[in-house]
Order: sequence, then structure tokens, then C-alpha cells
Amino acid sequence: MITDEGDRTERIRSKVEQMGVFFERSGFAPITGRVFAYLLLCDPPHSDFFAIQGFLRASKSAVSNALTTLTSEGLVDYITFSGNRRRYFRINTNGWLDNLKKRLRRMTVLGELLDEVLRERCNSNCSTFHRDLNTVAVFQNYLSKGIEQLIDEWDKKNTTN
Amino acid sequence: MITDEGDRTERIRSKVEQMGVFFERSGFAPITGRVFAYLLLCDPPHSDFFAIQGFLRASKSAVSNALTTLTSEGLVDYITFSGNRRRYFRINTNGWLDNLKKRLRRMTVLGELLDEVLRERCNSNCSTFHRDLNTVAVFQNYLSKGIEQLIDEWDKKNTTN
DNA sequence: AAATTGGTTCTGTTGTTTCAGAACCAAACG
DNA sequence: CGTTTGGTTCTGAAACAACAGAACCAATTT
Repeated sequence: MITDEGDRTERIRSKVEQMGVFFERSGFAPITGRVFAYLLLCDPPHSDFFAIQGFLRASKSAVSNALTTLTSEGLVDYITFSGNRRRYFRINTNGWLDNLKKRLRRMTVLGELLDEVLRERCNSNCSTFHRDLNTVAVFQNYLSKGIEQLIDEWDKKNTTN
Repeated sequence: MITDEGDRTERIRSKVEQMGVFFERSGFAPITGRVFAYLLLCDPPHSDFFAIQGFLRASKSAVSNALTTLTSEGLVDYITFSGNRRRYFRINTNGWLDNLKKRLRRMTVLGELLDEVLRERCNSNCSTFHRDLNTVAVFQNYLSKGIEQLIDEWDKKNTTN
């Protein structure tokens, strides 16, 4: 039935907007977030350029740039079918996982930065602050290590031997 | 010696810029990041409005707005001294810790979002993708839980009984 | 009460980001 | 060869964010 199909499309459309905002907040341009959200929700889970463009009602350049960034981040890739020049873009779940891990591992930076601060401050006589900063540094280190361990454990469980 | 003092100031200045970029990348305006970095490095570790303004060579409004955002995020607070109208701004280490925890806990959002996607896709017949997405969701959930546990453990160790 | 101090808030400029539209280009097709 | 297809890259407009400068305001000080 056509109305049911339309209902679904409208539901997807609103979900895409909602999720798009989320991905936007993790550093992407609005349209980039929406492309990612659409690829998560479209059925089948791969979509050609013009389907994306049509669904999002955006310009070719906007869609092209969004796909380029998502691809270069490893979040999206594409498949092709013989006798068909189109690329069918889709979520790259492995790349996404790697990306998530990479972002988590980047947490160590704050720890390093804090160590530098502590080194700079070490001959200041303001020991209370030094101790408090140290607490933050220790927390940060504790968490980085813990997260690293969680990731390693997960990897161990999920390697195909 | 004056040159040594100047050297230190220049070293701090360059560290402030470098760290400022880091904090900027976690979502703050450039000047906001630099204010935070300066408060981490200045000695004593509290500084009045005009010292901050002078060091960063920025406008009053910029400094004021930066301090407002940092304060409202709980990352900075201030102390006062009797007979002195000025506020002395400083890093709020406890607030900072809370803020870090809060940000880490916000990781659950992606998991919830993915659950929603999976629910939407459940009657699609594309099981491979469904399984792959599920892996991401499980990973995300596993990590959220793990991090939550790490934080709880840390809190337990660091509560003053 | 007038002036100073320690900021805050408003206004406008400048720089940056996001995107649409058009030009472009390489591969495939006729 | 010229044309279509599936995009990519360039150009410019509009919206937005960051900030300087000035006006402002509530306490204090004179």
C-alpha cells in the first residue's frame, strides 16, 4: 500500500534528522551526519549516489563531499555490481569499529598534556593545586589504561582464529 | 633575573597556545581553551580578570564570555580575598573530574541510538548487515558498561569516608 | 553624589563553515 | 567521434561563530 510506504519513509526521514544531529555533534557537518544516518536506516543497506541525494534533497556537491569525508574516515565504503557504473555506498561496520576505538584511544592525549603541566609546575610551591591536578592526571591515566584493556579484551574475544 | 622571567613567560605562552588548541578541539572557542590552559599553568594557580586579559591580549568581552562558559561547565570557579573586589579565577579540579565523567557517561547515547536502528531494521531481510550492526551495538554497550564500572571503582576508592 | 573599579552585555566586523549551482572530467556507450 | 552517466571540483552566497570595542551597570570609594 502506498500510504504505508509513505509512512515508513516519513518515519525514516524524521529518524535521519534526529540521528543526524547526534553525528553532527560528534564533529561532522550536518549533511555528513544525515548521510551516515540514512545509510544506517535505508533498506537495502546500500544506496547509490542519487538515491541519497534524492532522499536528503541536497545538492550533488554536498552529498559528494559528505561521502568523501565519511569514506576517508573509514566509516563508509561502497560496492559495485558488474554492468553498472554506479557505486553503492554503505556503512563500513569494521571501519566504524576501528574509528570508535581510535577515538577512545585518543584519550591518552589529555593525560600526557597534564603530565606536561605537572612537570612545568613542579617547582611551584603551591602543593595543594599540584596534588589536585595530579588526581585528575591519575584519573585520566587510570581510565586510558582501563579502556585500552577493555578494547584489548574485546579484540581477543572477537578475533577469528 | 628579568630575562629568565621573560623566558618562562614565553615558554608558558607557547604552552598555552599549544594546549589551547587541544581544548578547542574538545568543543570550546579558541579563547576559552586558552583561558583554561592559562589557568592550568599560571603561578599562583589563580588569576584575576585583568591578568588573564593581559596575558592573552584579548578583549574584556572575550575573556568574560570564556570565563562564563568555563564556570557554567564547572571547570573553573573563583575565590575572593577580603578587602579586594576582584575575583581570582582558578581551575576547579573537582568540577573538571565531574565533567570528564559526565562526558564519558554520555557514550551510552550511541548505544541507544543503535538499538533504535536495529529495532527499525528488524523486519528487513538483510541479516548480514543486521548482525554487523549488532556487533557495533554490543561493542558500544560493552564499553559503556565497562567505563561506568571503571568510574564507579575509582569513586569507591576515592570517597573520603 | 561623583568617580572609580570590576566586570557584563550589546553591537558590529571579520573569519569560517556549509552548502547550492555550475563547470568540469573520466569512463562507457552509441 | 559525440553523448550520456556518475560523479568531483570550483565558485560564490548565506549563515554562523569568534571576537573587539563601546556602552552599560552595580558596588565601592572618595
